[in-house]
Amino acid sequence: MAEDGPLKMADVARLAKVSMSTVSRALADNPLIPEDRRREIQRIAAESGYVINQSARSLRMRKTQTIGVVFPLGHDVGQLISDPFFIEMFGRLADEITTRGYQVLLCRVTDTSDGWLNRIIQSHRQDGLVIVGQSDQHEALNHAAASYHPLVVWGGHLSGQVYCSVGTDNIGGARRAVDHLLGLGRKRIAFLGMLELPEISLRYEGYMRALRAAGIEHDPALVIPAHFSFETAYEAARELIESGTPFDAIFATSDIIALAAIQALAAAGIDVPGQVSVVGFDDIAIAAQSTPPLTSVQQDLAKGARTIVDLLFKRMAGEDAPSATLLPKLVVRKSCGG
Amino acid sequence: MAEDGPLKMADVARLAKVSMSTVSRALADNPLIPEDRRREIQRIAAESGYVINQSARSLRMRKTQTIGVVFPLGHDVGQLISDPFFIEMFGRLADEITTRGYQVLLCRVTDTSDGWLNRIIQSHRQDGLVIVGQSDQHEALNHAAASYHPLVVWGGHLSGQVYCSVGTDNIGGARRAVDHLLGLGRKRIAFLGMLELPEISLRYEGYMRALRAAGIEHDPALVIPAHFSFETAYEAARELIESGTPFDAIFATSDIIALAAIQALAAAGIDVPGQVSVVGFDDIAIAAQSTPPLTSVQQDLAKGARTIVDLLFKRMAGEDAPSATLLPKLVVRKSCGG
DNA sequence: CTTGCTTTTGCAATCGATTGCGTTAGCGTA
DNA sequence: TACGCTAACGCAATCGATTGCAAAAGCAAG
Repeated sequence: MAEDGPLKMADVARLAKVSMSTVSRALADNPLIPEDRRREIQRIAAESGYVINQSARSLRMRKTQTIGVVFPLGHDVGQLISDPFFIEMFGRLADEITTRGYQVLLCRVTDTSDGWLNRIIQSHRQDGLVIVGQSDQHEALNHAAASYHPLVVWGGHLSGQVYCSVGTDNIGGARRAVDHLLGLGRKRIAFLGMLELPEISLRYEGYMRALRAAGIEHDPALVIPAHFSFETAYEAARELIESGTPFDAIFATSDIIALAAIQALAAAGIDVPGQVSVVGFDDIAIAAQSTPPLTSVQQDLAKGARTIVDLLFKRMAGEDAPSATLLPKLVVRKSCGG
Repeated sequence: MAEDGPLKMADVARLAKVSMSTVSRALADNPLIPEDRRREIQRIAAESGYVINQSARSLRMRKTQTIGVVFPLGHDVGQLISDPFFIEMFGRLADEITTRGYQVLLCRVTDTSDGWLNRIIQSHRQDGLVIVGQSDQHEALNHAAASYHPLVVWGGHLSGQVYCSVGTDNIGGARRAVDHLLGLGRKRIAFLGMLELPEISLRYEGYMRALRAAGIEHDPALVIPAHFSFETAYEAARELIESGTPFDAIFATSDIIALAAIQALAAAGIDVPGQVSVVGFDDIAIAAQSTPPLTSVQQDLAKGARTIVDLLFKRMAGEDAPSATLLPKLVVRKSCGG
């Protein structure tokens, strides 16, 4: 019961007066050991407080019972995991993974120098990988996926993509949001986001399609680069306002950007949604609670996480699992006046 | 450059025409190997895509470069990590830990049967542990801390506590919140929370002290058990309302409970803060954005996380680090009319 | 008491690194 | 050439489990 020195399997073997082989098999519920003896050995192990050393087990079995969840933040130095979207996604992934009896190992990657993904894979710390967001690492992912199968990426579905991904239909989601703004009579719709990121560029594609379908001329001055942090997004919005370029709506590629924009508009005395309609993307928890409540393209993270983990476990079992796309839903609230 | 079969150190040794010992030392930047040879071997390793197998390394070194972050959820079956408070705390801890070059291993513990903590500790999967919330496991923590030092707990400071903890001054925080309500002229203040949890019972203590100091008779009918999930909290608030027990304020022991209460009040046609003032605890991100914005006792999670990790690393280095208490701050917003 | 078969058990190799200790290489000096 | 000393290097044990294979034990039939 009360034990101090951490026992090893050999100690349990001694206690049970059998060999280590037998203890190992008994603890693994191997039917090679007769039922009653198995129970007996398990009892002795439990009572002595013995716990299998996972380092040793992992080495020998080449399995860690651990899933790595990776956040490549190369594109945005200093971005913290504390970002609401990442955090929420992580929580849901963690729930799905732990429910299946695996541990979750978090990797925040800021150094995306050559071979970063390979370094994670070959470290053998995990049996499978979830990459949250493609960042600007499409090529690296494609390359890694060629030889490493238990890997699923959250992000957009890109052309020429080898790896398995799960993500929202970015084009469709953006299209729906912009269509909604157009339906409200808005004509000069600003786009806030970083086109370098694949997912964002897909949203840009949806934005453009909506404009084209409505026969509206596209004004490049309305496309503003905006990072994901509140502060930089606020700056971007402020510059747009001060530039004097007329606009009557904003399609922000994340809720954080949208909230920052709303704040910047308020600071400039511009009424939302009176003068400018704002739509965000993600529908994070705060979106519904902000003032005014934010219209946003909802990504169903719970379902997304479940899908990711389902596919990952399939791949870990050797099956081949295809990419999946989730249908986004436009949640209309006050911020666009609709 | 392009390698498929995962190489081992022995392969690198062959490539470099030296022994494994030398490779191992070179990769560890051991000065026993002359500088230029070290560089050479490192270059060969990098170019061949070699990565140290962490399982093997952990076994031999008895170190994993990993910190375990544990959420004991025994008290509230089914509670997910997706809970905003946990999630935010986790994000900040993750930032602090990864910044120090360690990995983060998440453990969600729902089975708090005898020895659960020991099972985690002895698994040797991590070099140190952060336990987020005492749940109802005060005894287990005390017992484990007696022999396992690299362990820090987020939670209240309890009497007879052996383990190292970091947490808000719960009594003081609650006291301040209730004092504020009293200052607004409120006299019948309901308390919503689970007294079984140590932190909550400390907040109850603060609540009682405030009432006593104001010379107000305590009515047990105003103390309502409420779990941390929105749904159950909503139910609890609804029952309070329907019970007919008169009250003019609510001190909720978490923001989620407070938000649920506000919603229940709204559903019953009771005006906040007109008829009932509401104060929450934690000041999670949503608090500032809700309608009406929530007055709340702010726990500085960023600082809390930093402190936890600081203390943990001290303890891992063998130093003895004492518990720490953070000073909470009452953030006054509209929900209490102040 | 053998023989033949099945059920249990244990030996010893293995997973892939790290490291104490002894050996070799290299160089300067007599 | 011989000797001494240091700087480099490698052998082999080790971390704590798992498992293929062979040996032992148990048992029934001849």
